[in-house]
Amino acid sequence: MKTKADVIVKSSSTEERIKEAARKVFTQKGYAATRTRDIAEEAGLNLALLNYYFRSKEKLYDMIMIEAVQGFASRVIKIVNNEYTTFYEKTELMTENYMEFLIDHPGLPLFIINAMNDDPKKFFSKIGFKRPDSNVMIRQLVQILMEEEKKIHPINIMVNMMGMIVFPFLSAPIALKMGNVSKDEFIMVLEQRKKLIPVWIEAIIKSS
Amino acid sequence: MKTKADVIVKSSSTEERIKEAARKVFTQKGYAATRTRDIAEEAGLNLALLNYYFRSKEKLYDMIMIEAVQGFASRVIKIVNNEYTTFYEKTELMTENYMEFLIDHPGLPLFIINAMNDDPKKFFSKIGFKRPDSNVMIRQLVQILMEEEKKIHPINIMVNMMGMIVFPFLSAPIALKMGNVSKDEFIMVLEQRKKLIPVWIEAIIKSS
DNA sequence: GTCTATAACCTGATAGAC
DNA sequence: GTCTATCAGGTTATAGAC
Repeated sequence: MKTKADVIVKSSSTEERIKEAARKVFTQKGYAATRTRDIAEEAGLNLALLNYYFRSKEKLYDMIMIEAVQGFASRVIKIVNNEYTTFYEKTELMTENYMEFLIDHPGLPLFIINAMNDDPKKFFSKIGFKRPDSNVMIRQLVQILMEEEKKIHPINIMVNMMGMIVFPFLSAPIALKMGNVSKDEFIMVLEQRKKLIPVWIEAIIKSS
Repeated sequence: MKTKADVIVKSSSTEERIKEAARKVFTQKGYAATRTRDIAEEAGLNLALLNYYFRSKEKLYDMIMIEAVQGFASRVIKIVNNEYTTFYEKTELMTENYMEFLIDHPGLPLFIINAMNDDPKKFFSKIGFKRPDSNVMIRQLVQILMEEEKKIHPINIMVNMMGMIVFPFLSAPIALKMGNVSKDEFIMVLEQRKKLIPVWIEAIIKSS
């Protein structure tokens, strides 16, 4: 029988310690700039163990990257394909959900964007992404745009929503510098965004 | 006396050919992943020449990076600090100016964002960025927010504007894939954005 | 499973001929 | 200025002892 203590021990097993260190270093420095030695050191282990568990730097990276994307995607899929919420309810759910998540993982957006842009074809194949014919959220958006006789391309709305959520985490250094704000103040700015993004999306649609 | 032909020859001198190749490769793969050999090959030259002209990989990178940022910044500074245009005129000028520029240089945003996030302190010191006490555009924005009694932080407006302009170029692969659009169609989507971003910014301010 | 030592390879930079 | 050849150092991955 497994006790709770066993589970905790298991969850910080050597394998998991390596993955955790890899997540940290890869996210911070990107694939090319991280050395396997950095990861081993960060995990408090020896370099050879890394290859014992994961065979190669690339395989370890792939695993980290795929899990990062799936952690991201799993959140969105449930919200996006729910038939019982409206489009605007979905913007609220996505904003709330992602902003919370990203405040805890501020390096993830750039990590994923780099992985994606580095080699889009490989990226989408690795994460097993299949273009959906359509999803509920986009169908609802198209419906709204049609009813309100807006000619704007739905992509432009979706890009705005994702950008509003994600872009602050990409531009934080310059925003902090230009706005002359502290990190604590920046968190408050983000909290303000969380409430406003759904309002903004609606205003954008109405004004288009 | 220098003829026009001389100038053209001069502008594709060995030094300039190396820089052009470096721009292309660094922008595409980032600092760590590019090998000096890649740049030499791209320039149709051999590796030793690269060190003859630029002494090291890092010095070459710094030069490319600084010029990229300055090409970006020089455009904005003139617009942002003009006392004779309104805030909303500035949003139009910036959108128009940047979108055109980025359609021709779609890889630049990610290149600069990576350089900045990699080591913000070093980045700002290299490009010689000094925090301005304030700039005309932000002063005008603060004025508008005050008059309309909006409590929103001006950074959130500025981040939205920059994000609306830049984010499509970071998320192009996923936008193309999810929206099931071709590259030509995506250009049209961007053209549509160009007209709408200033309208959206105004709508965002009014709704905040 | 974990370690040390080392193999095999790659990369930035330079020496030296032309 | 431009090239080929090469060095010196670093990196991934593995062999082999424990």
